[in-house]
Amino acid sequence: MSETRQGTASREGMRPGEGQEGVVPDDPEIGSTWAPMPKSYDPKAIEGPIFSSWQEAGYFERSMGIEGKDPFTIVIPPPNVTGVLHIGHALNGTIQDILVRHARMQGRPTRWIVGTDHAGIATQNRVEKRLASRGLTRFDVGREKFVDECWKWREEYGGTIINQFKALGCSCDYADEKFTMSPEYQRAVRKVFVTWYDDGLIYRGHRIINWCPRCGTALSDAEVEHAEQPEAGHLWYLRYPLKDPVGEVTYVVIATTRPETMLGDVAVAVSPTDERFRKLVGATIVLPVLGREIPIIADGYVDESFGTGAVKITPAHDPNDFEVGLRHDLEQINILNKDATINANGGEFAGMDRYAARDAIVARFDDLGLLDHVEEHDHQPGHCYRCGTVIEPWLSDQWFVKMGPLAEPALDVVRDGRIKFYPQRWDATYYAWLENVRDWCISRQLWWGHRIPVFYCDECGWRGASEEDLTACPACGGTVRQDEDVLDTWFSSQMWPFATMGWSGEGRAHEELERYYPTQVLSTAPDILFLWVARMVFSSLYFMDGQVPFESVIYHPTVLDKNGDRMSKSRGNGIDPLDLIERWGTDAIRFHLAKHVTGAQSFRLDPDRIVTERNFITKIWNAARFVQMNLDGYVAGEPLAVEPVDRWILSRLASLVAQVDAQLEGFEIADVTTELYNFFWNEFCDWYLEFSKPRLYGDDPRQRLIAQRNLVFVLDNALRLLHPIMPFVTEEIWRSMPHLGDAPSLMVAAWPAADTLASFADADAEHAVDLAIATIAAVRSVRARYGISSREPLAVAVKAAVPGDAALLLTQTDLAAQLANLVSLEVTADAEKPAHAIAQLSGDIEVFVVLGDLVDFAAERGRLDKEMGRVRADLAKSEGKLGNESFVAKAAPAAVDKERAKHDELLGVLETLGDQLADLAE
RNA sequence: GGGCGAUUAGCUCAGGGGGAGAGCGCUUCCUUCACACGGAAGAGGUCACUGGUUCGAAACCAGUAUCGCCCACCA
Repeated sequence: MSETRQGTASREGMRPGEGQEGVVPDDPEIGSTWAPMPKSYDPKAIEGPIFSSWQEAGYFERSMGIEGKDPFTIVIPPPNVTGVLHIGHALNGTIQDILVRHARMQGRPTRWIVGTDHAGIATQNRVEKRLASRGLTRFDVGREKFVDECWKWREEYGGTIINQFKALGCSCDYADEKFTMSPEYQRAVRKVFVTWYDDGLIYRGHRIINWCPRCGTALSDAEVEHAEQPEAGHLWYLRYPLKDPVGEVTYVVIATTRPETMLGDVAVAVSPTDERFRKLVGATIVLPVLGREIPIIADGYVDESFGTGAVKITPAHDPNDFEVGLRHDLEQINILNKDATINANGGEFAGMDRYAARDAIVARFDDLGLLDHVEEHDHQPGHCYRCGTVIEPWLSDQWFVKMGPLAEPALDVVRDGRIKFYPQRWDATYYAWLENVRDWCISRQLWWGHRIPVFYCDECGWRGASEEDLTACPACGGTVRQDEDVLDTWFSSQMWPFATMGWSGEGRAHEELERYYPTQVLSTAPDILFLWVARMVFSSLYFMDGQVPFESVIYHPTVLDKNGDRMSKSRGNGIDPLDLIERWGTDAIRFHLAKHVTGAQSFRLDPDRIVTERNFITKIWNAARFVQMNLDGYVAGEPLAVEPVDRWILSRLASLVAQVDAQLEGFEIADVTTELYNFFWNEFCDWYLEFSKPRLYGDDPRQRLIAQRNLVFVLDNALRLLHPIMPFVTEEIWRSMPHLGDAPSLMVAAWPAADTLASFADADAEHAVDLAIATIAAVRSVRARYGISSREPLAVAVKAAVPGDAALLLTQTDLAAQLANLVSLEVTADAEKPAHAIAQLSGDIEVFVVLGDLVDFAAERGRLDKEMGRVRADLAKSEGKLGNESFVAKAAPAAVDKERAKHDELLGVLETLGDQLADLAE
């Protein structure tokens, strides 16, 4: 299967000089004659069939690659089964696919593991909503049937997002799709849980957690979001009367943002160093409304300068108060039900919603004359990251993971570079979080998820975690029951990199893991750095024999709308990647997105601007069409580095490949796009194609073949380089064109080899062509200035004074003359300006264009004056520098030399311009 | 309250201790047989502000301003 296929691709030769001279590739699949290409590229007609052909050929499945090459493995951040593709997925999918396709073409054993996350809360919410439409709640159908409903939901909708990744062209291993609730995955989750439980890292705790009243579950700290903007709220100042006056004092004023929690108050705390309250410590307060007697205590937690300096203490509903309560051995009075209505402890307020109770209690204080005053106060309460409901700090029994022992090693591997973050600045964020992280609350009061594998014996009180379901108590044989809660979805996500590779609980002892673990790269949005990335790191270190889960992490930018606003459902400003694909084609979107992978925090996406990439694709398409239209008489074979122009483009190609390799190595994806764009458009199309025309249309068969060979070769290589970013159009063109090697598809063709191409490096040829280009540009400039049609032939002389330049340029005169439409082109080191000519400086050469009586002396003088002004300014700056003793003494010698050279050059330019001006004087 | 990022051409953004870049837009010319989704020639910028380091700063450092992201138990 894929071994043969990949092996084939790997043996394919790209090396100059060892090809198949004189043989036309004959592939029955694509035909030995090249069907004419239509005039423009139609993504809609082409993407589907190409994708299917890749899939049928099995290219997406894990590839064995070439013996001795390092494997390349990526795990996709598993999208929620409930998800639909959003622009962030599209960006991340593009990044990963670029890296995977690149590695595959390099012949590395490659695999991109794909799958979905069961997404506990998100999925449960969807299914509950569906039940609600039938007038049912999950409690009506019961746990077992509800979970069935979730599976059914997954059957129906779980494939949606995966298919959308296919539309993006992502080359994942779809044949081996993973799911975080599959049986194997469930075993892995239980293994992890039981191990940590037995190792004392998982414990049951009675403490304040974040409670979402709408979802009815606890959340971890990382799942609580704070609003972008502080929300307008109030600070209520309430009077708490003393049981017995202390001196003149009859009450204490406390400030609170949540008056309803007074129902759970068990003390008032003041700072031990606060003189104002010194005499009150130990006194008793009669809690209004309820009449409960509570003490005034002193605790260092209180900040004298905030509010009134006195704080109500509600241990069951505030994490700080909880701590204070422990220190002072205070009662914990829970006043809320699971749905955030007031419970029986709230007396007459019982049954009211928390906010209704808030209003009612404030009103009651007002009636009693105990509402001191109210202030406006902005605050940022936590919100559920799934449904947006305001979180309630709530005292309950939950399962926790002890973070201390896990955090340390996870910090080390980033500190010592075993994992590298791109951009590196994310290190600091990662450190800050892990250094201060609190224990991880992992139990969720949901039904859809991994049920916590802890069993309780009600008869003897035994409790334990078990990988297998227990039917009888191991201690007394009595009946056991399993914990009702499920695990945090992120608890199962943390083992994604190894649980998807057949992990059995025995570290790396598994064929696949030994070969492919750790993965090479993880690409993700920075917003799940804590929720996911950090947790994968510590769990991998723990369970995979101290191995990191990945070597590099790419944190990609956030995609904003064209106005710079975050996309969100509520704003309605989301950009649907499928709409973009429909409008512009997949390749254009991918190239556009890739162009913005810069390491920046975010970028703005304006769909209209994708026109740039669409145009680029058209350019590529038509360049290929041009090559194809000129293949008459083509004989396949290696490139022919014969003329300077050939040596030039091959030399440019060699340096391009080296550059792109280096940039991909550092995940500088935006730079890759720029590099490829510039090469293809500004070098290959603008110049090499134009240089080729006279040779293709001329009557020298040798020249024609040379041009054909090199056009085919450079195009072939350019398509290979572009393929990871724009897989569809490159594949389509590649299949319609001759190319070296016998790979059946560009997707599995060999990546251009920088080391072998390096033999094409040719500084002389590059310089010779630069001179030709300078000549042509000068003539065009003169033509434009004088409105002379390019059809009108001109006579030109060039003075190439730099030693060697004249000889180099002389090798190029035919081409230059043809491209600039010249009747004559004379090149010497000391040419004199012919009569009735315009002198045009272009780089190091002076180009004399004979214009006859067209010459506009006044205009030329004006132009030269302006030009000389610019040069004089530069010269003055340069002279200033060189006249500065410190510069000459302290600057790097190379910088001084360079400045001197520049100075001399400017002087020369000024002199030349002066001569030109003098010549125009009459 | 703390941390991080951004501020460069009209717009969107690269770049980065020693002669300011791209795309789009704009001006002029060209429908020449790859491409008008194109070609050619041009115009356009005190690189946010203030200090500092340096022979030299748009780049490095500090501060300021504006915008943005993240973290945080000030009731």
